[in-house]
Order: sequence, then structure tokens, then C-alpha cells
Amino acid sequence: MPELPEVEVLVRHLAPLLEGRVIRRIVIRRARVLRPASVKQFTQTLQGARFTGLSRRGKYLVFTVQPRDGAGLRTWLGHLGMTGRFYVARPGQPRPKHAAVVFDLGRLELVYEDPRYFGRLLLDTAPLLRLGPEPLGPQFTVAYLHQALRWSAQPIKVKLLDQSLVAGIGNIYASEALFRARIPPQWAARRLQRDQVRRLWRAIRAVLAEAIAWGSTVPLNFGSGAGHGDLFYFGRAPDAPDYYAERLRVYDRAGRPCHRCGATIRRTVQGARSTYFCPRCQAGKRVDDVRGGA
DNA sequence: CACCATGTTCCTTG
DNA sequence: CCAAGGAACATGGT
Repeated sequence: MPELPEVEVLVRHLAPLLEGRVIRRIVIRRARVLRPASVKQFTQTLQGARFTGLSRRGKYLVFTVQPRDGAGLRTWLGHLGMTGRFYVARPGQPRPKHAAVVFDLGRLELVYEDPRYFGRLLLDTAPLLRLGPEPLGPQFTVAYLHQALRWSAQPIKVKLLDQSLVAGIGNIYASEALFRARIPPQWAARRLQRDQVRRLWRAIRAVLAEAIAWGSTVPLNFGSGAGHGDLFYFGRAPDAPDYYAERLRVYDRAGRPCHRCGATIRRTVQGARSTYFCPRCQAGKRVDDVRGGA
């Protein structure tokens, strides 16, 4: 479930549940998700430690703990890869087949599950240094984006996936943002005019903010029997009206009509990944902008 | 069986 | 040296 909005919603959900809890024991069923891949080091560092904070940076979960043996706070990271999930469950509950790591918190347990094992738990926080600004934060401005795209010949869609440019956009929201901004995904980044950069900037923020708002309506108690996380990308809010059954406007909609103009949505491959777009809305023609004709 | 999948890293090619 | 493209990672869904 992992792009910026999903991680953000997850962090908000987990933070109050973990705050203050002590890791009594760690059960590692798949050491391959650890970095360094040392069960011993991971266990020694975190066993007995107390959760003091959880936040997000890009697609990373940023955990802070107070180790048992004095010393200062320790920060470590979680990354969900393609299929990773964290959730809190009651001990003794049947565990999913691909539970990779389980943190015993006493009356609760924190489960990290990941069928493909692409996700990682990292004791090293260096990856954060390579991230660009938060798209919803103050550093991400129109001027910054314009400057960052200005010299690049890469397709704009590919550029949006570059985590050192801006952190947290993934394959789904890259397509969604470009559709919303009505920009052709195959355009070289440097071809965008300033008003198009502004539209894209706005679209990125709107798409991510809306996804966070939507995700906040979904129950995340995966482990406790009821809810399932598969609601997240393709489902709909419990109270959503029928005409808005689908939340994503273009992603995974190849061959179906554009919600805006009715043209057939197309799928292409860029950088070995699928891109979805409307050939009519995203033809790169002039578009009325708020300031366009003034 | 074939193809596709929310991500990142590593290797090859040009 | 750099950029671009592809494979690999591992499993499941359609």
C-alpha cells in the first residue's frame, strides 16, 4: 500500500498506538527485510526499547525509540516496498503467511507483513539524506519545481518518480497528477512552461492531499479480523456516493472512458513502468488557467 | 501458461 | 564520467 498518502495515513494510525510501548521481544521470520541483514544487530538494538515517536519522510516510516540501556534516542526506518504492511494486532491472533517481523509489545503486537519481501526495516537513516523535499511541505515551491525540471530531457512522468527531486510520489500518483494538470506524460520535463509547472505543482499537492483525506476514512485494523487494506487504492469510502465509486481518475483505467472528456484512457510504458493518461485531455494543448487570459 | 503489479538497487549499454 | 534502460528481487492476482 505504499506511496506517500498511504504511508502518511498509516503513520497517523500507528503513532498513538505505539507511543510509549516497550518492545519486549522481536520475532524475525525473514531476515532478508533487515538492513543490515543481521538478526543479532537488529535484536540487540531494538529489544527492550520504548517507542517514542513515529513520523514519515517520503515513503519511509521514521521510528524513534529510547533504547533500554540508556544512551540517546535511536532512529530507524521502515519502507513498505510494493506490498508491505504494518499493523497492530492482539497476540495469539493467526498471523498472515508472510509476516516478516513481529514486535511483541505485551498486550499488543506490531506486525510487519510483506508477501514479496521488497520492503525493508533499516537501522541506517542515511537514505533520508538522498530525498528531495516533501511535496506538501514549504520547501516544495513552484520555483523549486520549475528549476528542477528546467534542464531535464527525461519524460516528466519519469522525473516525478525521482525521489531526490521530490519525495513520496509513486507510479499511481504520478499518473494521477499529470492527468489532473493535463500534461502529456511523455513530454520532456524541460518543455513545461511556467504555467504548466504551476498546474503540475498544484495537481501534485491536490492529488496527494485528497488521497490522505480519503485514506483517513478507511479502517486500518487489518490484523484484527475485519478490514482489509485492499480498500486503499481501489476501493471507495464507506459513505461515498455511487457516482464516485472510483477514486483514481486514470490509473489502471486503460480502455475505459476518461471521466472528464470520454476519450479512451491509454496505457504506455515509460522507464519499464506503466503510465496511464487521457490522449485528449493530456494532448499538451493550451488550457485555460486561472491567470491564463488575464 | 502469460502477463502484470503501489519500489528500489544494481548492472549493462551507449 | 554520466544517462538511460533493463533485470533482479519474490509472490500473488487476473
